[in-house]
Amino acid sequence: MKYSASEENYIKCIYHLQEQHEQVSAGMLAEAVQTKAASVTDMLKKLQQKKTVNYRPYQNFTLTETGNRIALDVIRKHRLWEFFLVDKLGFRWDEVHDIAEELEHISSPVLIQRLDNYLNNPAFDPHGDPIPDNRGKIKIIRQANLTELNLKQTYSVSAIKDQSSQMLDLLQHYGIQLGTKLKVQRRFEFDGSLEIKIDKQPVATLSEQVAKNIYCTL
Amino acid sequence: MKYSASEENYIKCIYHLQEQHEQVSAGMLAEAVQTKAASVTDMLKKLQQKKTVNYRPYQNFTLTETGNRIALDVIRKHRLWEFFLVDKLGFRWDEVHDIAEELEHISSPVLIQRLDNYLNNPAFDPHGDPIPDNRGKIKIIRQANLTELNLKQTYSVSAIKDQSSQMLDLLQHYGIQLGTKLKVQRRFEFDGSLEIKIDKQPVATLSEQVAKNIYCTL
DNA sequence: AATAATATTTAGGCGAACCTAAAAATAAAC
DNA sequence: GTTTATTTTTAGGTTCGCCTAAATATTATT
Repeated sequence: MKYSASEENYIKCIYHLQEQHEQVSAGMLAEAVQTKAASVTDMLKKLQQKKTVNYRPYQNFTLTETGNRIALDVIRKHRLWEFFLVDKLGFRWDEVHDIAEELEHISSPVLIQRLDNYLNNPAFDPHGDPIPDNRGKIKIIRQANLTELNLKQTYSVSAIKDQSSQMLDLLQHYGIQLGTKLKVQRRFEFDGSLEIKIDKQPVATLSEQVAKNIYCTL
Repeated sequence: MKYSASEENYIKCIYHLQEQHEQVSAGMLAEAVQTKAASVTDMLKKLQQKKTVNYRPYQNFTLTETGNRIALDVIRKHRLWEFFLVDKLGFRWDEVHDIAEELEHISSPVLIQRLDNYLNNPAFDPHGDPIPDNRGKIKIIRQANLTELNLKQTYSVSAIKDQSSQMLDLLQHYGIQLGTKLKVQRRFEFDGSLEIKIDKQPVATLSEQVAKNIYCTL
């Protein structure tokens, strides 16, 4: 079965919403795909006919197994292209999202397979998000938020949630990137800020707001 | 001004038709974009409003200066992606056209500029067609068809017109690719076939039909 | 449990890009 | 220079993805 770029987008967004919420509603999806609720209803009816979504009017909905597979395929393409853009073309991670958003809808399985090989089958994209393999399998790594780590133990940065240029800026200032080894020295109860030690660098303090966006492998 | 993928396609096709014919008609364009004449009329009116085409009802038409510029931009993207697919991902030239047809409509100037640099600013694509630079300038090489070359003089293959897999097959069999040095030993008047010598390989005979598709630098 | 607030769907419309069939203009043939 | 043949345009219709406004269902409040 063939899916338009627009359909793929809806499917991808439902997938991401399901990652974060128990229930997914039409309103949430409208917000996610930047459209109006009425348009979402139209699309849900279409996707239901294609059996990519389990949907009954006025109810919350879920992806079917095939819907899930399609979502993982789009996400795979998106993240492989992001990896390519950063690793081969030298983009910063905060520049690649919109371009990958277009590239992810190029419909050539053999292209993606070759791209994957060319990039040496990366398991994670430049933001630390896992790249599904060609069977839709995702490599899980146990990871925890900076705010939940044991004190005085060394961890490795594995993912960044906020991918804005402002965040990139801040991380660069502190010398933090994916793979950076760090240790939380102490946590201030007052504002939740953390004192961290990175490699041989001097001690730094991160606000809770920043810390909440950083994940480390366990 | 923004152009849809469909508009870009029409513009690109008009450009290519202008390369090969003095006059371009609606019927030719319909054939080229694989659509019906009525659709072409619709599009021509739209493109005229956008001032990318000089068009008067029932008359032949041409690209305006801006139309030309847009065509060169799309062609640049197409050929850079083809180069990428062959050079980096290892595709054969007869596999890349359809994929490049999709990739050429990705609308990020910075992406194309970086891709260009990554590929070392190639001046010709894998079929020997010139790649416009970011100002729309094309590197011209003087070239002639195999059937028109002086006898017993060595030339270098610079382009192949027919890009089918059958042609690729045949060329591979004869050991001919872009850059191959060859010499035409003699020409048979009867059927126009050519006896050619390639490097240290034994003499081969090419039909006129094949020879017509091979170009060499002068 | 009835009413008010919120979320979702229906109904009707719009623009893009295509289509077919009929009409009109141009080009060719006599 | 008519008439015929061909090409092109117009007219009207389709699908896709979106929209607004109105109707309806669900959920929350009292």
